[in-house]
Amino acid sequence: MANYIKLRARLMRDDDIAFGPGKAQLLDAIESTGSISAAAREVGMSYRRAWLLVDTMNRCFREPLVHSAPGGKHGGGAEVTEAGRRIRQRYRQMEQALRDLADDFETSLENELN
Amino acid sequence: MANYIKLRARLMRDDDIAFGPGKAQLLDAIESTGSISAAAREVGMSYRRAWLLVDTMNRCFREPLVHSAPGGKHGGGAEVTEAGRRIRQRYRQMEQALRDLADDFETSLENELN
DNA sequence: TACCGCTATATCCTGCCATGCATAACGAAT
DNA sequence: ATTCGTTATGCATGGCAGGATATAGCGGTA
Repeated sequence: MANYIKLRARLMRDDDIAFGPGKAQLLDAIESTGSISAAAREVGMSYRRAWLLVDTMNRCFREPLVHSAPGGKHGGGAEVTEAGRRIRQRYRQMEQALRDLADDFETSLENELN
Repeated sequence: MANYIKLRARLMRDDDIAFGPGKAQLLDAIESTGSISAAAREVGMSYRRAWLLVDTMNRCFREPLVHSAPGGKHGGGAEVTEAGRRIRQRYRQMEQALRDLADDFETSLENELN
């Protein structure tokens, strides 16, 4: 596909991103791996970055989206909370609406583009 | 406003942004000032950046969105073409739809946010 | 008790991108 | 001919976001 609409929806709170595409993806990876560091490896970002994203998320919302505990391979780790799943679901729904909008816009411009 | 949804819609073509919020704003400024450099000053970006944006726009679409000619205060300058106004209008329309979507999403999360 | 892999955090490093500066040519007016 | 404010383009510098690295403490397992 040579040309397409790229949409990104970010939930801003003051100056930091409360939720966005990267955080949604990270949430998925945390859910499937059970740890922040493994999720970071899976997604291909540094642990530092992943931890910062989680921290920002948790600070921006009333309830944390990720619950984490120190400790080794068995015992510690991180999990997505109920609030996390709820918010992610809402985000996914709006993402879908966004894609529909994008398709409309794209077809309305298809004869103008190179 | 402490928390709000920030949406940006970019029309991508390969790896560069054919159209987006910055380019829409720049187009307005070019229309009102009649030159790229004056528009850059008005918007608060460097001339180089403004010129690059215009160049990208013009390369991505069939017809140029901005027509420019060298030469001094009287004679040279830049103007928004008919195609430019057409595309910008389409973009504005979709931006409005985007804002409506954002409002819905925001209210659906208002009790979760800090 | 030793080990492993995780959370959490501070500090340092580096690569990239935008900005700013420099330059050349142009076109109209005076 | 001179001046002014453009377009158009290249180059170098600097700032900063993010990655890499180091360290400390934790919680299970074997």
